[in-house]
Amino acid sequence: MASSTTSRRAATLPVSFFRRPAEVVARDLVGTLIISTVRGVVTAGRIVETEAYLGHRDPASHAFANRRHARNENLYGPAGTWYVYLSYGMHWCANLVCGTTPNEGAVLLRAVEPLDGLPTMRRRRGGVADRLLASGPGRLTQALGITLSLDGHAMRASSVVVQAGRGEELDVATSLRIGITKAVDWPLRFAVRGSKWVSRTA
DNA sequence: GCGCCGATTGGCT
DNA sequence: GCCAATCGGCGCC
Repeated sequence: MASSTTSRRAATLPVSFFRRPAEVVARDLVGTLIISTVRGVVTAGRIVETEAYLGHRDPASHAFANRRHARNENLYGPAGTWYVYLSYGMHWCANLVCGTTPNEGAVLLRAVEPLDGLPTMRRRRGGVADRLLASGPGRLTQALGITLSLDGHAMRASSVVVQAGRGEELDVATSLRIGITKAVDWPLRFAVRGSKWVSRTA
């Protein structure tokens, strides 16, 4: 069972939350809670940074122009599907599929503020400073124990769920996406302004 | 088949 | 700030 901070109420986000444009979902995911349960071990935190990718119309998307491959197959799945891929041959990155048509878009999770299971996260991350536990797309998957085994699963029925936040006022800043070389001027990155848990300031 | 590049990270200069 | 690690996709021969 979940402990302390995140347990209150299990308001897992409905599929309808994801049946909207990726940039809208990306903005609204900031402030929500992500809870991972791996072999009974719970780690959780608050999503503080995301990026939207606009599917077949986005040159930076893995499925631009509807190029279809084994790796990106799940970008064509229904809203609320996990899309997990290997970045630079060594880091897992986690996305949630959005929209109402195949390959319409997805949201990359870029940073999480750790709330529960800190000892587990520290062990998985090799004892780095807490600020670096989940402040990056590759770091947060490692801290939460996310791997390719999550790829293609429906979020609501998977080992990693996203719940509604606490409804508090959040100052969400919009900025340019990070680490890409195509469509670099599209303002599709969303982050809690001033948060020390985001991947970097830009 | 071969070489280059990437939605990254961490270690070193 | 620079660069290696590591591997699937892609372009090109």
